[in-house]
Amino acid sequence: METHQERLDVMSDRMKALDYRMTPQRRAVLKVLAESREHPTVDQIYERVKTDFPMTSLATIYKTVTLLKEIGEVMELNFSGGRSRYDGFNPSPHPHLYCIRCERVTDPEIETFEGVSDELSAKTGYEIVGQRLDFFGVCPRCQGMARA
Amino acid sequence: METHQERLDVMSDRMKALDYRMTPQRRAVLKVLAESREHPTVDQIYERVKTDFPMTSLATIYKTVTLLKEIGEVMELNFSGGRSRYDGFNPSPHPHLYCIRCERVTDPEIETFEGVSDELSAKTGYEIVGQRLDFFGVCPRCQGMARA
DNA sequence: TTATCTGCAAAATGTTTGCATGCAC
DNA sequence: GTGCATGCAAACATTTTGCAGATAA
Repeated sequence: METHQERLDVMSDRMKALDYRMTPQRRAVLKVLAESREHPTVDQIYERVKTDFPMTSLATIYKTVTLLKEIGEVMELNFSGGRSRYDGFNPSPHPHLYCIRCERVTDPEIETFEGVSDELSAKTGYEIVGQRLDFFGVCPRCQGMARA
Repeated sequence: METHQERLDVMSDRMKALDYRMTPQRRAVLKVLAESREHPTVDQIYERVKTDFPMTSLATIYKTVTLLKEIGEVMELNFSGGRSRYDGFNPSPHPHLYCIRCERVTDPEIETFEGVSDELSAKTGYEIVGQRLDFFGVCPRCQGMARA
């Protein structure tokens, strides 16, 4: 498993290699994404970036995240409820565990289903490029609390 | 596997049992949902409902779909790109195959992973209530076409 | 120096809501 | 007859976009 610093360097190097400019704003967004394990929303990224770099605008967060998504350095997760979540620490497909009460997203430690993609490709003729396995439930913390 | 008519009856009976009123608009929405295998968007449901029942408003489609989702008779699928897809023919968890070019959604015939939920529950303490397994790829038809 | 990036504000998109009228029961 | 459902339009939330000025390389 990479450290946050290593992950930051990888993203940073990738952007430079593709001739994108490294601005303080982008640096701040990369840092938040590399350090976050909880799959933050754009708004949460914005709030954290502002503590380090208060001048940043929400539009820039959106533009940076969209760019990173396009070059495959960030994975976008769409759950019900409108706002997307982003994983910049581990942008490759892996299972997620979503709490339907507090909306926290965690990464459970179970194997993925690489073999299934091949089987599916052979059966359907699709060229499979990605997969998503998500589980929905109530986390231990929320089980101990009154229902909304 | 149920027929479309059986599925329509199940949804219809469920609504009546819960004391919801059966209006012509709702009947039309139920019909479209029960007959559709391609996981339509709200807009697509709206267009089809209008051919049978032109007076229906988009807001009513939203309200009906939201109601059906709440009582578990329709499953909502959030993919990247904003608009949600709905499965009223088979609202229980099952894998999906999403074409990233034409955005068509199909149901591949592979087994689900019921056992994994139990394992996950034991490991994490979550009370698992649902799961989603989606594959992303390019469908055979789109492979033969030029990239956008 | 110069093309790219930022920040602002406006626009676009998808969805929800308030309320007067209409209709299922 | 009563209360729930509809339809309209306005409100909302999130994300995207256009553009003038700023700045990384």
